[in-house]
Amino acid sequence: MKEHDKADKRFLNTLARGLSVLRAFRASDDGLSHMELAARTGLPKSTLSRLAFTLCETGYLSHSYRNDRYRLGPAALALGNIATASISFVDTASGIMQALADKTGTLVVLAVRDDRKLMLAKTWRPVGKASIWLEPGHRIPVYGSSSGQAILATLDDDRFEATEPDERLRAFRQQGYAQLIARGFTVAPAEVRFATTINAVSVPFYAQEYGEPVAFSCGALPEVLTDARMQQEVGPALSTAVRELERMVSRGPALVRRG
Amino acid sequence: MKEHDKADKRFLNTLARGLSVLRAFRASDDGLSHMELAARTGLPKSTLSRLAFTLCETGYLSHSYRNDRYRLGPAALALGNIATASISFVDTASGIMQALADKTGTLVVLAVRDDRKLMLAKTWRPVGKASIWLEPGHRIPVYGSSSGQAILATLDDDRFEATEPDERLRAFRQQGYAQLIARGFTVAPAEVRFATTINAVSVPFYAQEYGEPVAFSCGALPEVLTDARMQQEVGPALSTAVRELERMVSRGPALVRRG
DNA sequence: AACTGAGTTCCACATAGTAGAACTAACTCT
DNA sequence: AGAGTTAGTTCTACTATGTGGAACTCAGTT
Repeated sequence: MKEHDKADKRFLNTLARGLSVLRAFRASDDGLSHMELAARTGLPKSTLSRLAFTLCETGYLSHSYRNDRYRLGPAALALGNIATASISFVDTASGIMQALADKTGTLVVLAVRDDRKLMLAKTWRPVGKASIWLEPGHRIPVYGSSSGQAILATLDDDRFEATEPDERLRAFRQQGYAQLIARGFTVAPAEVRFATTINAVSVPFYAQEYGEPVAFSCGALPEVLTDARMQQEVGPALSTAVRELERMVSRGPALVRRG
Repeated sequence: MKEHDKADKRFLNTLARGLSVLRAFRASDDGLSHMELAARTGLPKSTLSRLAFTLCETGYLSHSYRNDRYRLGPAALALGNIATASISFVDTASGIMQALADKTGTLVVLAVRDDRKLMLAKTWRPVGKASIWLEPGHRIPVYGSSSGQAILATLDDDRFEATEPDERLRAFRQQGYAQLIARGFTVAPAEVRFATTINAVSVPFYAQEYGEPVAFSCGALPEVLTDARMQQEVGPALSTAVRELERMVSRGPALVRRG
């Protein structure tokens, strides 16, 4: 039998499984063995063998022949560069966000809506300091994250309704909207935060290519990033950074786009 | 019947086809329609429909709902970032190579061996000037490219033999070796250059994670990058840049690694 | 030499993926 | 408006494709 992640006849299992192998890699991994991959993906080893073979053939995975570990291959690298290049603002944002990370000592992340969750598409770490909690590729919930709140608040009504929101989510969105108007950034209220070990502040950005908003966020441990700092220092700095980005790509703020 | 790209029983067609859809994207594309994708990949549209659906579901593709074009999705972005982060030298190289591109007015590329060809895993363009000929993801032949020559010259004998080289390739490699010893960079001899419209100079770099060398190259149109400039200015500058990179990641030069 | 553990190949089976055709929907052109 | 065109999705019948368990190989260990 199959684990029907998606019981849609259009859904191709083999492809999805292959992609799940790629997704098993984390930035901090120093290669993964066959077994580790099998464990992470939950796939039987024979199946994994064939998937890995194909991924290697196509350059998405590579086998450093000495040690028997797999790593992401040149095709994965190239794919990411192509994706970066074709999403115009990412390159521009890099300089700004890296500077912000350094200045504030927080981790800056770019969050994009992806199938009811948010995916951290890219992260910028302050150089020197280690704050390794969130990696690119990680998915966080929309509800309870400041990024989610920023994105929801600027998402147009049609798209928002398409997510079949419950009342809780509507209130969350509404509150984000109020925050953006009042201060230009969002901070998820402590009582709903999805992770109590992370404090974060977010600002939305309208991503032309996706036709919808994404969010930039600054996050750190609560002791590093206190509520006061979020409100008084980091939130305004992030807001300035995003406005700078908007200026550089000559595009208006996300907030006014909301229909 | 099938077009057996790889007539190996371990090769999974569906997965490879899905990946070929991702590979159809170029950095310069502003989204691709269903039809364009079908044309580029050569797949029947019904098949493509299912592949695209699955890729969207998994976040590797996104549909900006307004216009009906596909683009690479957040998962592709994230995958690239993970790949970048786990290949330690890429991030470090970025600063150095961007500066080099700006200084020399050439396109700097990172070429990685990938199944008998070289894949351009990343490129750095000089800001301002347009030199749009080679994009990340593009594949160039090993024979007749300066990158290929640099990589072959520093590739260990076992791996080299594993490519089942002909005499022509052996000579090409040997000549690259001689160039590296003499000057520290390679320039493919004019008579074998795979593209007459491109002049390029390359320096190898030992990529720890791949356990084999990759190459950094500077390329431009012959009128911009004359042979004289390659020899006297750009070659030495590239060589210096790579040595700087080696210093920063504290690793010896690729040449001495060749067994 | 027996044991272990990682990884690959084999194999019989059924289901997942295929391609063409039919269908739908959105645009043009008279 | 209605006929024609083009893009994209869904249907359908067929079988080649992918499946997972078991058998196998190959290195290290003790």
